[in-house]
Amino acid sequence: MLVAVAILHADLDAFYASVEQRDDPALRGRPVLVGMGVVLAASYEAKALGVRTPMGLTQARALCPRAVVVPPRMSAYSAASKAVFEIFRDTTPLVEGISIDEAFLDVSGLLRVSGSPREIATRLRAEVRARVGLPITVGIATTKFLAKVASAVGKPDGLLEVPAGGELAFLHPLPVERLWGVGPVTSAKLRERRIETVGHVARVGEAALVSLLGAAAGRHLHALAHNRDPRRVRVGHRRGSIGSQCALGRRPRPFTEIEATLAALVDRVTRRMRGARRAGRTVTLRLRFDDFGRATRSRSLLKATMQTRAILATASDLLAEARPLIETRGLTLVGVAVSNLDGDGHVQPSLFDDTADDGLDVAMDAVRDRFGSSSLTRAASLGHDLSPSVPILPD
DNA sequence: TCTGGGGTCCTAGGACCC
DNA sequence: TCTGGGGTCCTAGGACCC
Repeated sequence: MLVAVAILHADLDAFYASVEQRDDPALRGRPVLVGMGVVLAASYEAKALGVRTPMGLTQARALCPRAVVVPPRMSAYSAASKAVFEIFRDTTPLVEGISIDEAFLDVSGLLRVSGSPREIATRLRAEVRARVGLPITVGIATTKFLAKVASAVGKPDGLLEVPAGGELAFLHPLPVERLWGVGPVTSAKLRERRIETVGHVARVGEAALVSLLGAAAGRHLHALAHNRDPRRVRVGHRRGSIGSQCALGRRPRPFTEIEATLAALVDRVTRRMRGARRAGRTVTLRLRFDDFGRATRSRSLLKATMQTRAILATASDLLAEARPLIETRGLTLVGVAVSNLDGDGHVQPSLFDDTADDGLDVAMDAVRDRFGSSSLTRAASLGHDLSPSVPILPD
């Protein structure tokens, strides 16, 4: 007999805000905003008043003046996430993490051992509530995409199962924005042509969608609208890039300060690479300007590396080449990412040569060499960070 | 709606190879 | 000297996701 596919999408509700409400009873039942500068998470009490992420805190406060604003506590969220993922993996070994607060679970074929998907999901939600103290919504369906839609519709603190056979009846009345891959641009293109629901997308021919949106996006949307999603739950998927960035604000910065910031970012990235034992070949410099325009500059090395020195040298070259651009357009964000990461995580010993003494010290030496010690304060302040770099995907 | 930090995937042109 | 078709890699940009 064929085993029916059953996929759960489990998604913690207003994750950061819920952790804050869990840890401080005074916040329960009140609008809570987590963030500094922009809203990273809003409790449902705040969402009810129209707060969205990422929204400026000033604007969010205007919407709900009674809101409590708390700075993010990444280590608390990371610990909560780990505890919840343990419960996921107690439920089934087939867990695919998507981000710090959501995952797919394949529970096909667990009927005799663990009960129906609905029974499994009910138990999972109760466990997360009891062991970690957080609300979580679970969607159940026969495909990943539909399970994700179900959890979104079922929020907050809900459980929604799309019955086998009832998929299209559930899907087709929903607005196009529910389709995974429809953001502001695609939404506008579709609505311009009066394509407003998933059902409408399903009725438009694939060829028309391809000519409107491009080959991949057109085919992708056409398939999803018919609930065709053959993607399996993938275990042990590893990330493809490791990066870090830093918003600079609108105040003009001397070029040396930008160079120092870049050095600190490279240090942060290469330390994470060494922690994950992953070497990479392609260095990408990411820039954002006063007008919110963006640019990237990248360069591939001959060999993968995780050495601060090598990556910093490349990143600094890219920055120097972009200097005219930066000085005419005004820089508001600088970031660096390393991709083309080596595949198996088994790094050749020769690539490790620098692990013993590398890291912040080397980066700081480089900053001192290049820019003088006055740059150190700002660069060092990036060292102990707020970085929400909580790897859910194994590095 | 005046925007944080972490990512993914796709497109497209050019260089280069057979 | 001109011409194919097929493939890979590199780089830059864009859209999207949480």
